[in-house]
Amino acid sequence: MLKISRLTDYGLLAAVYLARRPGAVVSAREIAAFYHLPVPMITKVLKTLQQGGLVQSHRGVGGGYSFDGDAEAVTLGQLLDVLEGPWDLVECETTDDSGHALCSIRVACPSRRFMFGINRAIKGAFEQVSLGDLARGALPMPILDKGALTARAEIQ
Amino acid sequence: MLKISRLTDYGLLAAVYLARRPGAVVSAREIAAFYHLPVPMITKVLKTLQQGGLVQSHRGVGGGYSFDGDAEAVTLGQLLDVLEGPWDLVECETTDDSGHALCSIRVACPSRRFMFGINRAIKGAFEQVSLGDLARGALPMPILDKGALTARAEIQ
DNA sequence: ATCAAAGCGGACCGATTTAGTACAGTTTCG
DNA sequence: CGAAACTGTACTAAATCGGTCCGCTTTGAT
Repeated sequence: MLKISRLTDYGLLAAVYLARRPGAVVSAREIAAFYHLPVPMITKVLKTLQQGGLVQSHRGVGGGYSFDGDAEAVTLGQLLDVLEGPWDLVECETTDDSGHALCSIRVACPSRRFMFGINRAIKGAFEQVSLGDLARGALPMPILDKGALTARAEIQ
Repeated sequence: MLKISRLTDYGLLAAVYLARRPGAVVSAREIAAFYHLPVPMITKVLKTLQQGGLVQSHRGVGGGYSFDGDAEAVTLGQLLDVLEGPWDLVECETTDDSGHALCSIRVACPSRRFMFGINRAIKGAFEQVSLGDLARGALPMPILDKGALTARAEIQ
């Protein structure tokens, strides 16, 4: 399926919640309660976000998480990278531990060409939406214009 | 993960193979052999494509599958719809059998707004690539222009 | 008429991923 | 000291995915 995991979705919600109150220290409980989601789930994604350097954690009583950075400087692409890890639409290019390609057909594969183009387009779309956009709710809706870019058709 | 299933990828490969030889009846074995993929996998996706009306099947000796339509009229979006079934980046909007929303927070959910915008953008991208593009290998690489379309930010 | 090639419709299984839970730490404030 | 809160890890149950296998039907050739 072409969808993000629920955990990643939770992570985006948590990030938006924090970004809407910049600098404020908010407990995982509060966020979980707001979205009616199980607390352990929220703590899990907040930890991930913290490890990715996107939010800050504050331990001890009265602790929690906070977003101290610039919401405009954080992109949806960064969030997804941290939450989902590296991903690709197809795995043609991925290699195993020995550096050997997992896909046996490689050069003959017509899928590589265009799938990685689409891949890149989608990642580009994610890079153009900032956390600030998400927090504001009104997002600049990216569209894809086919005609305009036939120029960059020759990727790799 | 944000990726298409391998089966779907096989389906695209098969469709491209057929589209490159319009009208020709090709056996699943031939396609499987060409891509070095297991025959049952290819037959499975070809069946799916046939049920979706995207390719035609020919039974009996000398039978196989063929693509008889106009490759320019078939979009990548259609292919993915048939191969992956209906999909959405997030499942906020999906309802159960009784029409009740699966997502408990719904209106309060900040995710809906932008995720469905992204969703739509990606689907739009898929609609702008035709099977003919795929078959030719040279694809018009769609990009996403943020600035140009703030106008349609207010979706639903 | 018979046989073999080929598609059709399932069922099935093992491996992986996902969603969610649990629990034993550790830090910090009052 | 004790409670609130994050940290880290482990675990299970369910769903999905990739792949295989079977018996059936259609059809062309001998």
